[in-house]
Amino acid sequence: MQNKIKQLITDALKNLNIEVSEIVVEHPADLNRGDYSTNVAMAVAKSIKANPKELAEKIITEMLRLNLDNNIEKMEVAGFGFINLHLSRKFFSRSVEEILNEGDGVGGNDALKGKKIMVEYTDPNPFKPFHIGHLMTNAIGESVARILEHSGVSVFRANYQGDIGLHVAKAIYGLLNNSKFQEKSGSVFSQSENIGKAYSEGAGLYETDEKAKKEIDEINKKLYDKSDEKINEIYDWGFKVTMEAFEDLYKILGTKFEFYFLESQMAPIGEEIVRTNIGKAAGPDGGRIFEESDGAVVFKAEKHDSKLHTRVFITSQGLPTYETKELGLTEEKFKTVPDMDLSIVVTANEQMEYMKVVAKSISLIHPEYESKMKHITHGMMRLASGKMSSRKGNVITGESLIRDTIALVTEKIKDHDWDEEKKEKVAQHVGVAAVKYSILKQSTGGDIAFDFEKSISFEGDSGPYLQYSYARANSVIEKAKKEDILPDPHAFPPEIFEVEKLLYKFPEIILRAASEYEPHYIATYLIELARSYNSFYGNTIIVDKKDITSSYKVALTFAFSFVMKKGLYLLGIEVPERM
RNA sequence: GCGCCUGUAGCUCAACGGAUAGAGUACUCGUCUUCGGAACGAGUGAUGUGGGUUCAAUUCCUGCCGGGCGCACCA
Repeated sequence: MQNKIKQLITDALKNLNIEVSEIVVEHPADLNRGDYSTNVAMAVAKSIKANPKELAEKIITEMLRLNLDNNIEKMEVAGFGFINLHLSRKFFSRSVEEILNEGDGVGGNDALKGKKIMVEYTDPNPFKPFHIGHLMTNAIGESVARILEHSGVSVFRANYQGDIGLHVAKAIYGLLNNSKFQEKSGSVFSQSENIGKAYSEGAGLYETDEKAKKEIDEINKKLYDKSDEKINEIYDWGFKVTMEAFEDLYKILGTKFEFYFLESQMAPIGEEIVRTNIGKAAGPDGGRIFEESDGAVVFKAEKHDSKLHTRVFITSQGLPTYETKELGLTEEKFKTVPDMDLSIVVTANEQMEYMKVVAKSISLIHPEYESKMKHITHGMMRLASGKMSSRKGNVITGESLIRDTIALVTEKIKDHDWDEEKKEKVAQHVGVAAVKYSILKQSTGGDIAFDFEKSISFEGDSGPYLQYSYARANSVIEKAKKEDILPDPHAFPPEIFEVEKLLYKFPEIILRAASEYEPHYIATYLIELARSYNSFYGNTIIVDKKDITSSYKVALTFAFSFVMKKGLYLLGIEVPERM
C-alpha cells in the first residue's frame, strides 16, 4: 500500500512539474489523523517558493484526479502542510481477509530469502552460574533468530562455551575445598547450583588468599595438560552436569542450538592463524597484523583505526587469549556453514570495544568477512540496590529468576481446575513471557534497570498481558463456534475499528525489526494491538446472533489472535490457550 | 586522560528529522447484565543544559554537566 501511495504522489508531482528526490510516506502517530501521511508539500515548498498548505491542496487535487483505486477514502491537508490519507472500509476488511488466509505465515516476508545467517548467543560457561546477562542475550538472540527466519533466512543457532580457563580452575578449587559441593544425589539443577557456589567461593579466595591463588593456578595448568586423574574426573562430572542444566533451561526458554563451539577447540585454530600472520604487513600504511611485544603477541589495532587499541592475542607465557579463540571461532563458523552471508554475535556491551579490535584483525586476514560480521550488544542488568557482584552476594542468577517467576505464576493459578501437568506448562509459558518481555520491550543497547517486583510484571505493559489478550480472544472464538457464527470478512459494519488500523501494519513492523535487529518494535506493536483489541472487546458484543456484523467481528478476532500468536512467537514467547 | 554508549513524567520504557512527545506503573475518580477484572474508561505528570543546522530537532552537529562500559598478557 505504501508503495502504491508513493507512486500516486510521484505521478501527481510529475504532472505538476515538481521534482522531488525522495518521497516520505509514513503513518501519523495519531490514528485519527489518517492511515498514511506525507510531507512532500513542506519539503519542496521552499525551493519552489510556494505556500506549503496551498501546494498540498494542489497535490491532493491532482492525486484525486489520478486515484482510481478504491483503497483510499479521502485525503486532506493538515498541520503545516501534511497530506493525510484515510484508507477505505474495504481496504481494512480485505486486510483482515488476507490475515485469515495467511494463517501461520502471517506477517512473513521474503526480503532475505535464501540468506544464510548464523546467530551466536547465550554463551554461558560451564562451571559458572547461568546469570541474568545470559538470560538477556538468550532472549534477544532467540528473538532475532526467529524474526530473521520469518523474513526468509536460514538461521543457524550457535552457542559458544568457555569450557576451559581460570574460571574452571576456580570452580574445581571450590569443589575440592568443600566436598559438600560435590553432592551427586540431587537433581541436575541442584548439582549445577552447587558447582556455581563452588565457583563463587573459589573466585573469592583467588582474590583474597595467596595460597588459594597459587593452588588455583596450579589446577589450571593441570586442566590444560590433563595430568591429574582426580581433577579430570571432577571436570568431566562438572562439565556434564552444568551443560545438562543449561539444556533444561533452554527447553523452558524455547531455544534449541544447532551448533556448540568450545573454547578449548577454538584455541589451537586461532593460535595457528595468529602465528602464521606474525609480522605480516597489512593495511594502507603497511602496519603489521600481529607483532611481538614484551614477549607477547599483540595486535596494535590503533595503527589501523585510531579509535581502536592494542590487545594481547598470545600471552608472554605462550597461552592464547580470548581474542585468539574468537579468531578461531570466526573462521570455524564460516567453515561450518559454507557460503554464509552473515555471522551475528550477541553479547553484553562490555565486549563491544574488544570485539571491534578482533573484527579488525579478522578483516585484515579475511577481507571478505568484513561485511559479514555483525555484533549486537545489549546493556547490563542494573540492580536498584547497586551493581551485582558475586563478592557482595547480591547476584541473582538467570536460572533462579526464571524459576522464581514461574513459582509466582504457579501460585496465581493454583486454584484453577486443571491437572498438574497443564498447570506446570502454563506457569512456565507465562513466567517465561514475563521475563522475556521485560527484556525485549526496550531497544537492545541500553541497560535494564532490574527490580524483581517492578520488572517482572503481569499487568499492563507485560508479556502476560499479551498472553491474556490472546486467551481472551480464544474464548470468544470458542463461544462463536458454539453459537455457529462463522468468521466472514465481508460482513463488515460501516465503522472501522482501531484494531483493524493496527493489524495491517504487522508485516512492516516485522520488516523493520528484521532490518534493524530490534525485537522491541514487535513488543511495542503488540502492546498497542492488545490494548486496542481489549478496548474493542470491552465496547462491543462480538458474538451476538442478532447482529448481522457479528461474523465480521469474529473474523476480526481470528485475525487478532493469529497476529498476536505469531508476534509473541517472534519474541520467543508461547501462547497458552487458557491461563 | 582517551575511545564508545547513554541522559525523556516520581519510577520503568516508546517515539523511521514531523503535527498536541506516547505507554505502563504509582496516585485520583469511574466501569462488574453479555464473550475471562492478568481487563476497560477518565484525570494528574516529562525531553539534563547552552549554542548551531533545518520549513520542522527528543532525534543531526557542537560546548558543558551527570551516568555506564572499555582502554596489554582475564573472559
